[in-house]
Amino acid sequence: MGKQLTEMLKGTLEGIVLAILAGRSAYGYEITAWLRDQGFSDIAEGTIYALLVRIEQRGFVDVEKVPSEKGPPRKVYSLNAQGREYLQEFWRNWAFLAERLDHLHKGDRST
Amino acid sequence: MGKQLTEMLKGTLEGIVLAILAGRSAYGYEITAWLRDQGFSDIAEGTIYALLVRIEQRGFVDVEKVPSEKGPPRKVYSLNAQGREYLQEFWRNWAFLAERLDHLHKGDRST
DNA sequence: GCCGCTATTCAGCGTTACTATGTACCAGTA
DNA sequence: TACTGGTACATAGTAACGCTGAATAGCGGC
Repeated sequence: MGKQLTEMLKGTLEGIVLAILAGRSAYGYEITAWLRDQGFSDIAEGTIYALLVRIEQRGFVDVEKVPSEKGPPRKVYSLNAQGREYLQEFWRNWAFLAERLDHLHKGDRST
Repeated sequence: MGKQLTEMLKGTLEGIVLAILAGRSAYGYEITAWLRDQGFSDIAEGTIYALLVRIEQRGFVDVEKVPSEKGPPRKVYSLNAQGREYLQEFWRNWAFLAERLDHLHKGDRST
């Protein structure tokens, strides 16, 4: 559902995940569950795992394998210094975009 | 510049253009210039034209060819009823996303 | 043994924005 | 006439991202 939202998520989903990891370390399955909880009901699991691989390869996160009592070992991700820097850039871009959109929305008589 | 912002624009740029057209009719060249004015300094012209073709094919806009005194004829786009509906859906999705991001940003100690 | 939950991975696809280039119309000027 | 520059639109090829769908694997309980 929501092809519009899917397209909007491009670029921002990465920021969302980094923001989550800025608060605390987490692993893929956990992040997916949390997102669903927050209303992102149809974010595919595969999407999150692919995203995590990406940010790991770019060096934004540190990874630790932790055994789980209920299944295969978890890959726990935590944001490092480089990731924090990148996240701040994300917030700057987001603020810029949100401000423009806000102006446009206010000036839109059709609402 | 700004690969991050480029990715973020996916999905939102369409909404931005529709929002502009909700205020008044406009043509491609004009929209591009306006966006550059608003700080979207590196949005390519080709991007806007491709986007306009897309929303025309989806039936969100009506098109009128208007002769120009300074060059080839302009294609003036105006938002129709279907486009207005789609724009409202866009605003709903945007509001949802913006609210989640806002929460995340506030809870982010690294800022 | 089999089902269900936890947990990760991957190939293939569609959509979007960018790059780069080309076309065309007109005015001014040398 | 030829050239330049601003206006205006179009398009082929590329990269990035999220989704679909399926596979793999560990563990507990019926």
